[in-house]
Amino acid sequence: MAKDISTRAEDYSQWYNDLVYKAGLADTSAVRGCMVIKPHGYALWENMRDVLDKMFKDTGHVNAYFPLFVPKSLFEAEEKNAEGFAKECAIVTHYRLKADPNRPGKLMADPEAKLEEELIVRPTSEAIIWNTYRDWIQSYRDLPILINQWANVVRWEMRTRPFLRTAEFLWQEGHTAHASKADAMKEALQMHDVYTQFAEEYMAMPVIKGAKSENERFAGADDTFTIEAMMQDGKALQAGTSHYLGQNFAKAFNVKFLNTENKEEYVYATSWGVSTRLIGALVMTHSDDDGLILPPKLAPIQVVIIPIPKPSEAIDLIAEKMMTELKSKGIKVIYDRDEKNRPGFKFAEYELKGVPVRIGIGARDIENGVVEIARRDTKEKSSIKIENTVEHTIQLLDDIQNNLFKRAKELRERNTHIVDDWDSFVKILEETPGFIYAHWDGTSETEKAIKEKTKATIRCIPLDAPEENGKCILTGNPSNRRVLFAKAY
RNA sequence: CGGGGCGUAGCGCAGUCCGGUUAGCGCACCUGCUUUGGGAGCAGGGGGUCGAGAGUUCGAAUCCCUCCGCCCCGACCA
Repeated sequence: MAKDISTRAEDYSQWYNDLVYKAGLADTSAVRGCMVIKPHGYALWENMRDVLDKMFKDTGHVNAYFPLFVPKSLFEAEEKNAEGFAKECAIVTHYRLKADPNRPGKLMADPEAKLEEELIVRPTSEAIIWNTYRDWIQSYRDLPILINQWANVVRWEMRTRPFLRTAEFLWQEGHTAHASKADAMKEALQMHDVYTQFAEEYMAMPVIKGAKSENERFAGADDTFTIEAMMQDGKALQAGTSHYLGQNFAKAFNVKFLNTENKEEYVYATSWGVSTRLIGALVMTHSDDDGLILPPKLAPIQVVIIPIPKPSEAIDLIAEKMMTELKSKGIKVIYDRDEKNRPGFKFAEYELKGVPVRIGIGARDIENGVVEIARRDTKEKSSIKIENTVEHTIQLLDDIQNNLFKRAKELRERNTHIVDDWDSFVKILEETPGFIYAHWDGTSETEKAIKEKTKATIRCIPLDAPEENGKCILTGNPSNRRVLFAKAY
Protein backbone atom coordinates (compact mmCIF):
# COMPACT_ATOMS: atom_id res chain seq x y z
CA MET A 1 0.00 0.00 0.00
CA ALA A 2 1.16 3.48 -0.78
CA LYS A 3 2.18 5.85 1.96
CA ASP A 4 -0.62 7.80 3.54
CA ILE A 5 -3.40 6.57 1.25
CA SER A 6 -6.42 4.79 2.67
CA THR A 7 -7.27 1.52 0.99
CA ARG A 8 -10.43 1.04 -1.01
CA ALA A 9 -11.56 -1.72 1.33
CA GLU A 10 -11.11 0.46 4.43
CA ASP A 11 -12.86 3.56 3.20
CA TYR A 12 -13.60 4.03 -0.47
CA SER A 13 -14.40 7.71 -0.39
CA GLN A 14 -11.41 8.52 1.78
CA TRP A 15 -9.26 6.55 -0.67
CA TYR A 16 -10.62 8.70 -3.48
CA ASN A 17 -9.91 11.96 -1.64
CA ASP A 18 -6.42 10.86 -0.63
CA LEU A 19 -5.64 9.90 -4.19
CA VAL A 20 -6.82 13.16 -5.68
CA TYR A 21 -4.66 15.19 -3.31
CA LYS A 22 -1.63 12.92 -2.96
CA ALA A 23 -1.33 12.27 -6.69
CA GLY A 24 -1.31 15.98 -7.32
CA LEU A 25 -4.54 16.22 -9.30
CA ALA A 26 -6.10 18.94 -7.18
CA ASP A 27 -5.73 21.00 -4.07
CA THR A 28 -8.22 22.58 -1.72
CA SER A 29 -8.73 26.31 -2.07
CA ALA A 30 -9.69 29.32 -0.02
CA VAL A 31 -13.12 29.25 -1.65
CA ARG A 32 -15.69 26.97 -0.11
CA GLY A 33 -16.64 24.21 -2.52
CA CYS A 34 -14.04 25.19 -5.11
CA MET A 35 -10.77 23.42 -5.79
CA VAL A 36 -7.50 24.20 -7.48
CA ILE A 37 -6.81 21.88 -10.39
CA LYS A 38 -3.08 21.20 -10.19
CA PRO A 39 -0.84 20.65 -13.22
CA HIS A 40 -1.15 16.86 -13.25
CA GLY A 41 -4.94 17.07 -13.06
CA TYR A 42 -5.11 19.88 -15.57
CA ALA A 43 -2.88 17.97 -17.98
CA LEU A 44 -5.42 15.15 -17.86
CA TRP A 45 -8.21 17.60 -18.60
CA GLU A 46 -6.22 19.09 -21.48
CA ASN A 47 -5.81 15.64 -22.99
CA MET A 48 -9.51 14.90 -22.64
CA ARG A 49 -10.37 18.30 -24.03
CA ASP A 50 -8.11 17.89 -27.04
CA VAL A 51 -9.57 14.52 -27.98
CA LEU A 52 -13.16 15.65 -27.49
CA ASP A 53 -12.57 18.90 -29.31
CA LYS A 54 -11.33 17.00 -32.32
CA MET A 55 -14.33 14.68 -32.17
CA PHE A 56 -16.64 17.70 -32.08
CA LYS A 57 -14.88 19.35 -35.02
CA ASP A 58 -15.00 16.08 -36.95
CA THR A 59 -18.78 16.03 -36.52
CA GLY A 60 -19.11 19.54 -37.90
CA HIS A 61 -19.08 21.68 -34.77
CA VAL A 62 -17.25 24.94 -34.14
CA ASN A 63 -16.27 26.64 -30.91
CA ALA A 64 -17.49 30.00 -29.64
CA TYR A 65 -17.71 31.74 -26.30
CA PHE A 66 -20.69 33.26 -24.50
CA PRO A 67 -20.76 35.42 -21.34
CA LEU A 68 -20.32 34.10 -17.80
CA PHE A 69 -23.29 36.18 -16.62
CA VAL A 70 -26.93 35.74 -17.49
CA PRO A 71 -29.37 38.61 -16.81
CA LYS A 72 -32.05 37.34 -14.47
CA SER A 73 -34.87 38.11 -16.89
CA LEU A 74 -33.28 35.87 -19.52
CA PHE A 75 -32.62 33.18 -17.01
CA GLU A 76 -36.28 33.12 -16.02
CA ALA A 77 -37.52 32.77 -19.57
CA GLU A 78 -37.51 28.98 -19.80
CA GLU A 79 -39.44 28.19 -16.65
CA LYS A 80 -38.58 24.56 -16.10
CA ASN A 81 -34.89 25.17 -16.63
CA ALA A 82 -34.90 28.19 -14.31
CA GLU A 83 -36.74 26.25 -11.63
CA GLY A 84 -34.36 23.33 -11.95
CA PHE A 85 -31.33 25.48 -11.27
CA ALA A 86 -32.77 28.21 -9.04
CA LYS A 87 -31.64 26.59 -5.80
CA GLU A 88 -28.00 26.55 -6.77
CA CYS A 89 -27.35 29.87 -8.49
CA ALA A 90 -24.79 32.49 -7.51
CA ILE A 91 -26.10 36.01 -8.07
CA VAL A 92 -24.23 39.23 -8.76
CA THR A 93 -26.01 42.16 -7.16
CA HIS A 94 -23.39 44.94 -7.07
CA TYR A 95 -20.67 46.22 -9.33
CA ARG A 96 -18.48 48.15 -6.95
CA LEU A 97 -16.84 47.92 -3.51
CA LYS A 98 -16.07 50.74 -1.12
CA ALA A 99 -14.32 51.22 2.20
CA ASP A 100 -16.53 50.09 5.08
CA PRO A 101 -16.96 53.14 7.36
CA ASN A 102 -17.57 50.87 10.38
CA ARG A 103 -14.61 48.57 9.90
CA PRO A 104 -11.31 50.25 9.07
CA GLY A 105 -9.38 48.53 6.32
CA LYS A 106 -12.40 46.44 5.26
CA LEU A 107 -14.49 46.64 2.13
CA MET A 108 -18.21 46.42 1.58
CA ALA A 109 -20.54 46.26 -1.41
CA ASP A 110 -21.32 49.86 -2.27
CA PRO A 111 -25.07 50.28 -1.73
CA GLU A 112 -24.96 53.04 -4.36
CA ALA A 113 -23.74 50.50 -6.90
CA LYS A 114 -26.60 48.04 -6.87
CA LEU A 115 -27.27 46.52 -10.28
CA GLU A 116 -30.59 47.45 -11.80
CA GLU A 117 -30.93 43.89 -13.01
CA GLU A 118 -29.20 41.12 -11.11
CA LEU A 119 -26.88 38.79 -12.99
CA ILE A 120 -26.88 35.03 -12.58
CA VAL A 121 -23.53 33.30 -12.83
CA ARG A 122 -24.28 30.66 -15.46
CA PRO A 123 -25.07 27.19 -14.15
CA THR A 124 -25.44 26.36 -17.87
CA SER A 125 -25.76 28.62 -20.89
CA GLU A 126 -28.99 27.76 -22.70
CA ALA A 127 -30.59 31.08 -21.77
CA ILE A 128 -27.86 33.43 -22.92
CA ILE A 129 -27.21 31.36 -26.01
CA TRP A 130 -30.82 31.07 -27.15
CA ASN A 131 -31.31 34.75 -26.58
CA THR A 132 -28.42 35.25 -29.00
CA TYR A 133 -29.55 32.61 -31.50
CA ARG A 134 -32.80 34.55 -31.95
CA ASP A 135 -30.80 37.25 -33.73
CA TRP A 136 -28.84 34.77 -35.80
CA ILE A 137 -31.73 32.77 -37.20
CA GLN A 138 -34.23 33.96 -39.80
CA SER A 139 -34.63 31.12 -42.26
CA TYR A 140 -33.93 27.44 -42.67
CA ARG A 141 -30.83 28.57 -44.56
CA ASP A 142 -29.33 29.73 -41.22
CA LEU A 143 -29.69 26.23 -39.80
CA PRO A 144 -28.25 24.15 -38.39
CA ILE A 145 -26.10 26.05 -35.92
CA LEU A 146 -23.57 23.67 -34.43
CA ILE A 147 -21.69 25.45 -31.66
CA ASN A 148 -19.72 24.22 -28.70
CA GLN A 149 -18.12 26.20 -25.92
CA TRP A 150 -15.42 25.33 -23.41
CA ALA A 151 -16.26 27.16 -20.24
CA ASN A 152 -16.60 27.21 -16.48
CA VAL A 153 -19.99 27.11 -14.78
CA VAL A 154 -21.12 27.57 -11.20
CA ARG A 155 -23.62 25.47 -9.29
CA TRP A 156 -23.77 26.29 -5.60
CA GLU A 157 -23.82 22.76 -4.25
CA MET A 158 -24.31 22.16 -0.57
CA ARG A 159 -21.89 19.29 -0.40
CA THR A 160 -18.93 19.09 -2.70
CA ARG A 161 -16.27 16.52 -3.56
CA PRO A 162 -13.17 17.13 -5.66
CA PHE A 163 -13.95 16.71 -9.37
CA LEU A 164 -17.22 14.84 -8.74
CA ARG A 165 -19.10 17.84 -7.49
CA THR A 166 -17.59 21.28 -7.02
CA ALA A 167 -19.24 24.69 -6.93
CA GLU A 168 -17.31 25.78 -10.01
CA PHE A 169 -16.29 23.31 -12.68
CA LEU A 170 -14.95 23.22 -16.19
CA TRP A 171 -16.89 21.64 -18.99
CA GLN A 172 -17.92 21.90 -22.57
CA GLU A 173 -21.48 22.62 -23.60
CA GLY A 174 -22.70 22.08 -27.12
CA HIS A 175 -25.74 24.09 -28.19
CA THR A 176 -27.25 23.33 -31.55
CA ALA A 177 -30.22 24.64 -33.47
CA HIS A 178 -32.06 22.67 -36.16
CA ALA A 179 -34.88 23.00 -38.65
CA SER A 180 -36.63 19.76 -37.73
CA LYS A 181 -37.26 17.47 -34.85
CA ALA A 182 -35.60 14.64 -36.75
CA ASP A 183 -32.39 16.63 -37.28
CA ALA A 184 -32.24 17.70 -33.64
CA MET A 185 -32.89 14.19 -32.38
CA LYS A 186 -30.23 12.87 -34.71
CA GLU A 187 -27.77 15.40 -33.32
CA ALA A 188 -28.58 14.51 -29.69
CA LEU A 189 -28.07 10.83 -30.44
CA GLN A 190 -24.91 11.47 -32.42
CA MET A 191 -23.31 13.32 -29.51
CA HIS A 192 -24.46 10.58 -27.17
CA ASP A 193 -22.47 8.22 -29.39
CA VAL A 194 -19.47 10.55 -29.39
CA TYR A 195 -19.43 10.52 -25.59
CA THR A 196 -19.76 6.75 -25.56
CA GLN A 197 -16.86 6.37 -27.92
CA PHE A 198 -14.74 8.78 -25.90
CA ALA A 199 -15.50 7.04 -22.60
CA GLU A 200 -14.81 3.57 -23.91
CA GLU A 201 -11.93 4.13 -26.33
CA TYR A 202 -10.01 6.82 -24.50
CA MET A 203 -10.99 6.57 -20.86
CA ALA A 204 -11.21 2.75 -21.10
CA MET A 205 -14.43 3.14 -19.14
CA PRO A 206 -17.36 1.00 -20.28
CA VAL A 207 -20.71 2.79 -20.15
CA ILE A 208 -24.39 1.97 -20.39
CA LYS A 209 -26.21 4.15 -22.90
CA GLY A 210 -29.71 5.11 -22.10
CA ALA A 211 -32.40 7.72 -21.70
CA LYS A 212 -33.23 9.42 -18.43
CA SER A 213 -36.58 9.01 -16.74
CA GLU A 214 -38.67 12.13 -16.30
CA ASN A 215 -37.40 12.64 -12.74
CA GLU A 216 -33.76 12.52 -13.73
CA ARG A 217 -34.11 14.45 -16.98
CA PHE A 218 -32.41 17.80 -17.54
CA ALA A 219 -34.81 20.59 -16.65
CA GLY A 220 -36.06 22.00 -19.94
CA ALA A 221 -35.32 18.90 -22.03
CA ASP A 222 -37.82 16.62 -23.73
CA ASP A 223 -35.31 13.78 -23.69
CA THR A 224 -32.01 13.33 -21.90
CA PHE A 225 -29.56 10.70 -23.05
CA THR A 226 -26.86 9.61 -20.64
CA ILE A 227 -23.84 7.41 -20.35
CA GLU A 228 -23.60 5.68 -16.98
CA ALA A 229 -20.41 4.11 -15.68
CA MET A 230 -19.85 1.86 -12.70
CA MET A 231 -17.22 2.88 -10.17
CA GLN A 232 -15.22 0.29 -8.25
CA ASP A 233 -17.54 0.55 -5.25
CA GLY A 234 -20.48 -0.43 -7.44
CA LYS A 235 -22.04 3.02 -7.54
CA ALA A 236 -23.11 4.59 -10.81
CA LEU A 237 -21.66 7.79 -12.15
CA GLN A 238 -23.34 9.85 -14.84
CA ALA A 239 -20.44 10.63 -17.15
CA GLY A 240 -22.05 12.66 -19.91
CA THR A 241 -25.46 13.82 -21.08
CA SER A 242 -26.96 14.87 -24.38
CA HIS A 243 -30.35 16.56 -24.44
CA TYR A 244 -33.05 16.83 -27.06
CA LEU A 245 -34.61 20.15 -26.06
CA GLY A 246 -37.47 20.17 -28.56
CA GLN A 247 -38.80 23.67 -29.08
CA ASN A 248 -38.78 24.58 -25.40
CA PHE A 249 -36.01 27.16 -25.59
CA ALA A 250 -37.08 28.40 -29.00
CA LYS A 251 -40.51 29.15 -27.57
CA ALA A 252 -39.11 30.74 -24.44
CA PHE A 253 -36.79 33.00 -26.44
CA ASN A 254 -39.00 33.34 -29.48
CA VAL A 255 -36.57 31.82 -31.96
CA LYS A 256 -38.42 31.17 -35.21
CA PHE A 257 -37.34 30.46 -38.75
CA LEU A 258 -39.03 30.47 -42.13
CA ASN A 259 -39.13 26.95 -43.47
CA THR A 260 -38.94 25.97 -47.13
CA GLU A 261 -42.68 26.50 -47.40
CA ASN A 262 -42.26 30.09 -46.19
CA LYS A 263 -44.01 29.27 -42.91
CA GLU A 264 -42.74 30.39 -39.49
CA GLU A 265 -41.71 27.60 -37.19
CA TYR A 266 -39.93 27.34 -33.84
CA VAL A 267 -36.38 26.06 -33.98
CA TYR A 268 -35.46 22.62 -32.58
CA ALA A 269 -32.57 22.41 -30.12
CA THR A 270 -30.05 20.18 -28.43
CA SER A 271 -27.43 20.64 -25.78
CA TRP A 272 -24.79 18.24 -24.54
CA GLY A 273 -21.93 18.34 -22.08
CA VAL A 274 -19.19 16.59 -20.20
CA SER A 275 -17.19 18.10 -17.35
CA THR A 276 -14.07 17.77 -15.23
CA ARG A 277 -16.16 15.21 -13.38
CA LEU A 278 -14.72 12.78 -15.93
CA ILE A 279 -11.41 13.06 -14.07
CA GLY A 280 -13.15 11.72 -10.98
CA ALA A 281 -14.66 8.95 -13.08
CA LEU A 282 -11.25 8.03 -14.43
CA VAL A 283 -9.77 7.84 -10.94
CA MET A 284 -12.58 5.71 -9.55
CA THR A 285 -12.75 3.36 -12.51
CA HIS A 286 -9.16 2.17 -12.70
CA SER A 287 -6.97 3.20 -9.78
CA ASP A 288 -5.77 0.95 -6.96
CA ASP A 289 -4.41 1.24 -3.43
CA ASP A 290 -0.99 2.26 -4.71
CA GLY A 291 -2.29 5.26 -6.60
CA LEU A 292 -3.69 6.35 -9.92
CA ILE A 293 -3.88 4.09 -12.91
CA LEU A 294 -4.31 6.15 -16.06
CA PRO A 295 -5.24 4.84 -19.49
CA PRO A 296 -2.27 5.38 -21.83
CA LYS A 297 -4.37 7.35 -24.32
CA LEU A 298 -5.00 10.09 -21.76
CA ALA A 299 -1.98 9.84 -19.47
CA PRO A 300 0.02 13.10 -19.35
CA ILE A 301 3.18 11.01 -19.05
CA GLN A 302 3.02 7.61 -20.73
CA VAL A 303 6.50 6.34 -20.05
CA VAL A 304 9.07 7.23 -17.40
CA ILE A 305 12.70 6.14 -17.62
CA ILE A 306 14.50 5.79 -14.30
CA PRO A 307 18.27 5.42 -13.94
CA ILE A 308 19.28 2.87 -11.32
CA PRO A 309 20.61 3.85 -8.92
CA LYS A 310 21.48 7.21 -10.47
CA PRO A 311 22.39 8.70 -13.82
CA SER A 312 25.68 7.68 -15.41
CA GLU A 313 27.17 8.29 -18.80
CA ALA A 314 26.27 4.80 -19.99
CA ILE A 315 22.68 5.06 -18.72
CA ASP A 316 22.21 8.56 -20.12
CA LEU A 317 23.30 7.37 -23.52
CA ILE A 318 20.76 4.55 -23.67
CA ALA A 319 17.98 6.56 -22.05
CA GLU A 320 18.34 9.52 -24.37
CA LYS A 321 18.37 7.39 -27.47
CA MET A 322 15.31 5.55 -26.21
CA MET A 323 13.54 8.83 -25.51
CA THR A 324 14.22 10.18 -28.95
CA GLU A 325 12.85 7.05 -30.58
CA LEU A 326 9.76 6.92 -28.35
CA LYS A 327 9.06 10.59 -28.93
CA SER A 328 9.33 10.10 -32.66
CA LYS A 329 6.53 7.54 -32.32
CA GLY A 330 4.39 10.11 -30.49
CA ILE A 331 4.94 8.66 -27.02
CA LYS A 332 5.03 11.08 -24.09
CA VAL A 333 8.15 10.05 -22.22
CA ILE A 334 10.31 11.58 -19.53
CA TYR A 335 13.73 10.61 -18.21
CA ASP A 336 13.99 11.28 -14.49
CA ARG A 337 17.66 11.90 -13.77
CA ASP A 338 16.92 13.87 -10.63
CA GLU A 339 19.52 12.76 -8.07
CA LYS A 340 17.62 14.00 -5.03
CA ASN A 341 15.48 10.87 -4.89
CA ARG A 342 16.45 7.24 -5.00
CA PRO A 343 14.91 4.74 -7.36
CA GLY A 344 12.55 3.26 -4.80
CA PHE A 345 11.09 6.66 -4.13
CA LYS A 346 10.64 7.32 -7.83
CA PHE A 347 8.96 3.96 -8.42
CA ALA A 348 6.39 4.75 -5.75
CA GLU A 349 5.95 8.32 -6.94
CA TYR A 350 5.23 7.46 -10.56
CA GLU A 351 2.94 4.65 -9.52
CA LEU A 352 1.05 7.15 -7.39
CA LYS A 353 0.74 9.43 -10.40
CA GLY A 354 -0.46 6.63 -12.63
CA VAL A 355 2.26 6.59 -15.29
CA PRO A 356 1.42 3.47 -17.36
CA VAL A 357 4.93 2.25 -18.17
CA ARG A 358 8.20 2.49 -16.27
CA ILE A 359 11.58 1.62 -17.72
CA GLY A 360 14.42 1.00 -15.28
CA ILE A 361 18.02 1.02 -16.49
CA GLY A 362 20.92 -0.02 -14.24
CA ALA A 363 24.51 -1.17 -14.69
CA ARG A 364 23.43 -4.80 -14.26
CA ASP A 365 20.89 -4.40 -17.07
CA ILE A 366 23.38 -2.80 -19.40
CA GLU A 367 25.78 -5.73 -18.89
CA ASN A 368 22.99 -8.04 -20.00
CA GLY A 369 21.85 -5.77 -22.81
CA VAL A 370 18.37 -5.35 -21.31
CA VAL A 371 16.17 -2.88 -19.45
CA GLU A 372 13.43 -3.56 -16.90
CA ILE A 373 9.96 -2.65 -18.06
CA ALA A 374 7.13 -2.45 -15.53
CA ARG A 375 3.47 -1.91 -16.29
CA ARG A 376 1.34 0.05 -13.87
CA ASP A 377 -1.94 -1.81 -14.30
CA THR A 378 -0.72 -5.26 -13.23
CA LYS A 379 2.64 -4.22 -11.74
CA GLU A 380 4.32 -6.97 -13.76
CA LYS A 381 7.97 -6.46 -14.62
CA SER A 382 9.95 -7.98 -17.43
CA SER A 383 13.45 -7.79 -18.85
CA ILE A 384 13.45 -6.63 -22.44
CA LYS A 385 16.39 -6.45 -24.83
CA ILE A 386 17.44 -2.85 -25.32
CA GLU A 387 16.93 -2.98 -29.08
CA ASN A 388 13.33 -4.19 -28.61
CA THR A 389 12.36 -1.59 -26.04
CA VAL A 390 10.55 0.87 -28.29
CA GLU A 391 8.49 -1.76 -30.06
CA HIS A 392 7.69 -3.50 -26.78
CA THR A 393 6.68 -0.24 -25.10
CA ILE A 394 4.29 0.72 -27.87
CA GLN A 395 2.69 -2.70 -27.72
CA LEU A 396 2.54 -2.55 -23.94
CA LEU A 397 0.76 0.82 -23.92
CA ASP A 398 -1.82 -0.66 -26.21
CA ASP A 399 -2.18 -3.76 -24.02
CA ILE A 400 -2.65 -1.63 -20.92
CA GLN A 401 -5.32 0.45 -22.60
CA ASN A 402 -7.20 -2.71 -23.57
CA ASN A 403 -6.67 -4.42 -20.26
CA LEU A 404 -8.07 -1.46 -18.33
CA PHE A 405 -11.23 -1.53 -20.39
CA LYS A 406 -11.54 -5.29 -20.02
CA ARG A 407 -10.98 -5.14 -16.28
CA ALA A 408 -13.54 -2.37 -15.80
CA LYS A 409 -16.07 -4.24 -17.90
CA GLU A 410 -15.56 -7.43 -15.91
CA LEU A 411 -16.05 -5.54 -12.68
CA ARG A 412 -19.29 -4.13 -14.02
CA GLU A 413 -20.52 -7.52 -15.15
CA ARG A 414 -19.67 -9.10 -11.79
CA ASN A 415 -21.75 -6.44 -10.07
CA THR A 416 -24.72 -6.36 -12.38
CA HIS A 417 -27.87 -8.19 -11.38
CA ILE A 418 -31.17 -9.03 -12.96
CA VAL A 419 -33.80 -8.92 -10.26
CA ASP A 420 -37.50 -9.70 -10.24
CA ASP A 421 -38.60 -9.45 -6.64
CA TRP A 422 -38.53 -6.62 -4.15
CA ASP A 423 -36.75 -8.48 -1.33
CA SER A 424 -33.77 -9.41 -3.51
CA PHE A 425 -33.72 -5.89 -4.89
CA VAL A 426 -33.38 -4.39 -1.41
CA LYS A 427 -30.95 -7.05 -0.27
CA ILE A 428 -28.61 -6.57 -3.21
CA LEU A 429 -28.60 -2.80 -2.83
CA GLU A 430 -27.70 -3.18 0.83
CA GLU A 431 -25.15 -5.96 0.58
CA THR A 432 -23.48 -5.85 -2.82
CA PRO A 433 -24.01 -2.49 -4.49
CA GLY A 434 -24.03 -2.52 -8.25
CA PHE A 435 -26.32 -2.22 -11.23
CA ILE A 436 -29.73 -3.82 -11.14
CA TYR A 437 -31.92 -4.43 -14.17
CA ALA A 438 -35.52 -4.56 -13.02
CA HIS A 439 -38.98 -3.86 -14.27
CA TRP A 440 -40.60 -0.51 -13.52
CA ASP A 441 -44.14 0.58 -14.19
CA GLY A 442 -43.03 3.83 -15.80
CA THR A 443 -44.48 6.25 -13.26
CA SER A 444 -42.65 9.02 -11.40
CA GLU A 445 -44.43 8.09 -8.20
CA THR A 446 -42.99 4.59 -8.25
CA GLU A 447 -39.53 5.87 -9.06
CA LYS A 448 -39.68 8.30 -6.16
CA ALA A 449 -40.97 5.64 -3.79
CA ILE A 450 -38.11 3.32 -4.74
CA LYS A 451 -35.61 6.10 -4.19
CA GLU A 452 -37.03 6.84 -0.76
CA LYS A 453 -36.95 3.22 0.31
CA THR A 454 -33.57 2.22 -1.09
CA LYS A 455 -31.69 5.39 -2.21
CA ALA A 456 -31.36 3.77 -5.61
CA THR A 457 -32.48 5.74 -8.65
CA ILE A 458 -33.20 4.87 -12.24
CA ARG A 459 -29.89 5.62 -13.88
CA CYS A 460 -31.30 5.14 -17.33
CA ILE A 461 -33.69 3.33 -19.56
CA PRO A 462 -31.14 1.43 -21.65
CA LEU A 463 -31.47 2.09 -25.35
CA ASP A 464 -30.64 -1.47 -26.30
CA ALA A 465 -32.93 -3.11 -23.76
CA PRO A 466 -35.10 -5.74 -25.42
CA GLU A 467 -38.89 -5.64 -25.09
CA GLU A 468 -39.80 -7.97 -22.29
CA ASN A 469 -43.04 -8.25 -20.41
CA GLY A 470 -42.78 -8.24 -16.65
CA LYS A 471 -44.08 -6.79 -13.43
CA CYS A 472 -42.85 -3.63 -11.71
CA ILE A 473 -40.43 -4.49 -8.92
CA LEU A 474 -42.36 -2.33 -6.44
CA THR A 475 -45.99 -2.13 -7.54
CA GLY A 476 -46.38 -5.28 -9.62
CA ASN A 477 -47.95 -3.24 -12.40
CA PRO A 478 -47.16 -4.33 -15.96
CA SER A 479 -43.91 -3.24 -17.58
CA ASN A 480 -42.52 -3.97 -21.02
CA ARG A 481 -38.80 -3.43 -20.47
CA ARG A 482 -36.22 -3.44 -17.74
CA VAL A 483 -34.52 -0.25 -16.55
CA LEU A 484 -31.18 0.26 -14.84
CA PHE A 485 -31.26 0.95 -11.10
CA ALA A 486 -28.27 1.89 -8.93
CA LYS A 487 -27.10 4.11 -6.16
CA ALA A 488 -25.39 7.03 -7.81
CA TYR A 489 -22.74 9.69 -7.24
C1' C B 1 -30.38 24.56 6.29
C1' G B 2 -30.58 20.65 10.60
C1' G B 3 -27.26 17.06 13.70
C1' G B 4 -22.09 15.96 15.12
C1' G B 5 -16.79 17.03 15.14
C1' C B 6 -12.45 20.01 14.52
C1' G B 7 -9.20 24.71 14.05
C1' U B 8 -1.69 24.49 17.51
C1' A B 9 4.81 25.04 11.72
C1' G B 10 3.65 23.32 4.66
C1' C B 11 1.01 18.39 6.14
C1' G B 12 -0.52 15.01 10.21
C1' C B 13 -1.01 15.42 15.38
C1' A B 14 0.07 15.78 21.20
C1' G B 15 -0.75 19.41 24.90
C1' U B 16 -6.79 21.95 26.50
C1' C B 17 -10.44 18.23 31.12
C1' C B 18 -7.24 20.23 36.07
C1' G B 19 -4.14 27.84 33.67
C1' G B 20 2.24 28.13 35.56
C1' U B 21 9.63 27.14 32.42
C1' U B 22 11.60 29.31 26.37
C1' A B 23 4.71 25.38 23.05
C1' G B 24 6.26 19.96 21.58
C1' C B 25 6.42 15.38 18.24
C1' G B 26 6.39 12.83 13.29
C1' C B 27 6.67 13.85 8.07
C1' A B 28 8.28 17.62 4.80
C1' C B 29 12.13 21.67 4.22
C1' C B 30 17.66 23.61 4.51
C1' U B 31 23.23 22.24 5.28
C1' G B 32 26.95 18.45 5.53
C1' C B 33 28.74 13.49 5.34
C1' U B 34 27.78 8.40 4.25
C1' U B 35 24.50 5.71 1.09
C1' U B 36 21.85 4.09 -3.56
C1' G B 37 18.18 -2.60 -8.03
C1' G B 38 11.23 -0.77 -4.17
C1' G B 39 9.42 5.28 -0.37
C1' A B 40 17.92 5.74 2.85
C1' G B 41 20.94 6.74 7.63
C1' C B 42 23.37 10.05 10.91
C1' A B 43 24.48 14.99 12.61
C1' G B 44 23.22 19.98 12.64
C1' G B 45 19.54 23.84 11.33
C1' G B 46 15.22 27.08 9.90
C1' G B 47 10.15 27.67 10.45
C1' G B 48 4.36 29.32 15.15
C1' U B 49 0.45 36.41 15.84
C1' C B 50 -1.79 28.18 19.18
C1' G B 51 -8.59 30.40 13.66
C1' A B 52 -10.16 35.91 14.99
C1' G B 53 -11.89 39.42 18.57
C1' A B 54 -13.14 40.71 23.39
C1' G B 55 -12.92 39.18 28.65
C1' U B 56 -11.36 36.65 33.64
C1' U B 57 -6.33 36.26 35.91
C1' C B 58 -0.09 38.09 38.64
C1' G B 59 -0.05 34.66 34.40
C1' A B 60 -4.30 31.92 28.95
C1' A B 61 -3.12 27.22 23.46
C1' U B 62 -5.72 25.82 28.17
C1' C B 63 -11.30 29.15 31.55
C1' C B 64 -15.86 32.53 29.85
C1' C B 65 -18.35 35.15 25.69
C1' U B 66 -18.90 36.50 20.48
C1' C B 67 -17.60 35.69 15.59
C1' C B 68 -15.16 33.12 11.41
C1' G B 69 -13.60 28.86 8.83
C1' C B 70 -13.23 23.67 7.70
C1' C B 71 -14.66 18.39 7.87
C1' C B 72 -18.29 14.37 8.56
C1' C B 73 -23.65 12.73 8.54
C1' G B 74 -28.65 14.07 6.42
C1' A B 75 -32.08 16.98 2.71
C1' C B 76 -30.41 18.87 -2.91
C1' C B 77 -27.37 17.73 -7.17
C1' A B 78 -23.35 16.79 -13.16
